[in-house]
Amino acid sequence: MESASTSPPATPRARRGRPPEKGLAERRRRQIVDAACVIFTERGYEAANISDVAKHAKVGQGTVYRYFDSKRELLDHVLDHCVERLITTVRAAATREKPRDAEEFATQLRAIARRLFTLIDEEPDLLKLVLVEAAAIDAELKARLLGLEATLSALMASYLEHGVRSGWLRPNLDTAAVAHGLNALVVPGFLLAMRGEATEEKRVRYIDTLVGFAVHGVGK
Amino acid sequence: MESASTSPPATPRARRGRPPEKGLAERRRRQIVDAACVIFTERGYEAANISDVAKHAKVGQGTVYRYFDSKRELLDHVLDHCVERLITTVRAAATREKPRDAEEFATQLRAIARRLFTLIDEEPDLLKLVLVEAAAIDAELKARLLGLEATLSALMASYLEHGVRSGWLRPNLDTAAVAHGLNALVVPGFLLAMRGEATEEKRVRYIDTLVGFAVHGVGK
Amino acid sequence: MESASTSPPATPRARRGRPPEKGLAERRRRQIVDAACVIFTERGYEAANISDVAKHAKVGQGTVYRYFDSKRELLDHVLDHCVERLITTVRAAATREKPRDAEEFATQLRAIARRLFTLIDEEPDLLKLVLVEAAAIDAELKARLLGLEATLSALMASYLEHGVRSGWLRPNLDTAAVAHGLNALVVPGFLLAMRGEATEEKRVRYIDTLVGFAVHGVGK
Amino acid sequence: MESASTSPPATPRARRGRPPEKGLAERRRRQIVDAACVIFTERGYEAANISDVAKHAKVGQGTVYRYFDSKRELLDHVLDHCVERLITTVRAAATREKPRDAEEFATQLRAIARRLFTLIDEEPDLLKLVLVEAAAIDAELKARLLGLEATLSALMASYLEHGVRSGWLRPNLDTAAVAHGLNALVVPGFLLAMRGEATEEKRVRYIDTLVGFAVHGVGK
DNA sequence: GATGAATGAGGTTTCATTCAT
DNA sequence: TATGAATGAAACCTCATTCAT
Repeated sequence: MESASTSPPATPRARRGRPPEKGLAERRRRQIVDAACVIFTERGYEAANISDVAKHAKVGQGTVYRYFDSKRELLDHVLDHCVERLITTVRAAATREKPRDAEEFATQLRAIARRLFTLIDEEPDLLKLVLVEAAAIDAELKARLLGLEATLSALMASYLEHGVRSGWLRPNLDTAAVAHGLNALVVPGFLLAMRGEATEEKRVRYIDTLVGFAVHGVGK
Repeated sequence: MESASTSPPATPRARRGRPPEKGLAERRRRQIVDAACVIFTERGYEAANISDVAKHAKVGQGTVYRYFDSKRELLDHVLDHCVERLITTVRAAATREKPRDAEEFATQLRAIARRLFTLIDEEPDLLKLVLVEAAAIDAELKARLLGLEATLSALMASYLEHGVRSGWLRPNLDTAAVAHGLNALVVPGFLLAMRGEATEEKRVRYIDTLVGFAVHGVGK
Repeated sequence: MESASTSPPATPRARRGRPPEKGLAERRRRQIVDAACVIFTERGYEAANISDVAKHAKVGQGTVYRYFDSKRELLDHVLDHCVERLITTVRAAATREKPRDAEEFATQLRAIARRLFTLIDEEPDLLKLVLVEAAAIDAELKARLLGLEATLSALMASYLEHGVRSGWLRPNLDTAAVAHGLNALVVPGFLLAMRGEATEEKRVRYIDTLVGFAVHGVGK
Repeated sequence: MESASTSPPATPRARRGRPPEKGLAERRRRQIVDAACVIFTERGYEAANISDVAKHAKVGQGTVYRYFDSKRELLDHVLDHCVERLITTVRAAATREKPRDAEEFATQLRAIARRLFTLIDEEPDLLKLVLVEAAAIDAELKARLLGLEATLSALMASYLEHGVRSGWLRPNLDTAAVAHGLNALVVPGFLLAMRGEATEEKRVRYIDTLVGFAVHGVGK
């Protein structure tokens, strides 16, 4: 209304009042997601309550609901956060150039495994939340996690196919099935961490053994 | 409970009518556990409520509490029941005589897998309850399920050791680690069932592929 | 199962446990509806809270929800209760034989009005709940109350039609419209009660005046 | 932000820019009341929330509280606004010279009714807010609305008294009571609009009938 | 003056558990 | 012994109001 016609076009409508501090929203969301990570992880999603999440994030309960529509939506974001970490971890170890022979393949598997297990060791409960608990919440989350597994297996399968084409893997290999199997081999490592028995030494031995198992299993 | 059955007839308030049929208590417990199995499995433990369990068992809510101290204890018994089924299934396929060579070993693995996958196909939700959901309830259950895995792995490890001693497996095989890995290979089959994509054909192919993978992986 | 074959056929399945005291449910519902009547009436529906209803009914909050699915459903039953009273009151004064002339008609109108105003005097807040507040809750209730008015107007219209046919009312009378108008004449009586100014004398005078007005109009 | 390009350099902290336009406050209040009218009317007072009022008024929530102490006070002003409209409407049709005979009186009643019903048709929800909902908020508002009715009835009564004095109305007419009754005759028109069944034709017929009824009664 | 982020009291509703009969 | 009525703690979520900027 009172905008002078000569005002620069950069500010079409002068913002009055306290300028909405940029990035604050994102910071708060992070703060709350982080807290929710801890609480959900400690007590499990169902047993956790928003009031404790808020307390841990040092905000009021109402604030949680300013940023997330519901407890369920908050879980979505917590999982996003965790899955992202998981994917990043795997990608970081995997996206180098493709292996040229079985030996390089084994090396790469070992590298991926090592990263993964580091993550598992660091935050077993977080992964428990993602991998174990989430699937029990509702059908949508179950689907999401199955999708995650499918993605990872597809990634693995593409490696195997490359190996088959390159000739250093058995030509008749059912790459899809074996990919699922290979991925499943991280499960015992995960269980080890959940048992709290994981030591550096055990982990390394476990990786070496299972990578050996995997590679000679698919070997020509 | 501590009423001796040999008590003298002098008691003026003698039990009238049919004596409290001994098996009745056990029957009631079974009846309730069965109902709880169905309800917990359908809705998940947290979302399930005792009232529906009672309704499904065709008893009053109070009756549930005559036989089980709490919802949590009822879950314990449900899991007992399920785990027993699981173990029985595996045992049934595994307790024949020990394999004499790699070929027999593979055959036996295939047999176990087939039984297991039949179970998975029949009741994926039940296994989801045991394997996925239960671990999220509390620490004690987590421990129990880890123990289950340990048991199964120990069983598998003993087979592998036998194989090593018999000479049809690599002498330096880390049997413990590989046992965990082998067991983990059922996971993708489980996921297949959870996806609802499991067909007879897919299952068979998956088993053959992974047993092949497993056997040649550990082969000499 | 354990039903003796000689037992009378009246009890097809022996009820065990505490026999569900017949009529208790209905008694409790009444008890809670009565309390809700008081509380809703005192504070208004939105401002009232279930906890106070429960307290006033001397039951736990949970008990309220054993008998009614929601606060809204409880309101439905409260209104049922009130509307029933209203209808009964009107019917009781109206269902005598049909009037034979304008004088009898006026007498009957006066009788209905007197009963109605007694009800209004006794429980103005209750009627306020029904007539004023309920319409503001949601569309469904609005419709219900409009329906109530329609019913009462139809009843009145049938009287008027009878009068037209009998010849003691103007032949070209728009009975439907006038019926609505006649019914609306109770509104000021209601407002009088809401003002708390209603006295026996005022009421009687008001009735006489308005019935006169209705029958003869304001004309000379 | 607040850098006015035309401010004199002399006063270090002088009011810069346009002096706080006197009418601004009043404009803001109007803007907010208008928005509140819409929102309260659409959703009802209790269900409406300040945040939506602010959004609709295109101001921040805080701004609403700069101009009104509370949601309740805002309602007060909304009602002022609505009542004013109502009174204006009635006045506009009524303030001509006083009727000289019954016929002129009927004509004037018809004119008032027609205006009123136009208002009702245009904004039934707004009137519902004023007439139905507001009375349910608290005792003070109830009193205010009863006062409104009293005012309108007094106005009507003065007309009737004039008629009595002029001799074109019955000499013994209880003008106060009849005035209330006459005013109440708009209620069915209001209900018609709330039913959503109001058509131009129905309305006109209804007015003619009821004015006839009012003037001549139902008698022959 | 204007803003919108922050808050926490309080609402409805669920359900494991108890207990009189 | 079996029952289901009763309970109340606790959960999620909303929103009027405050206040730093």
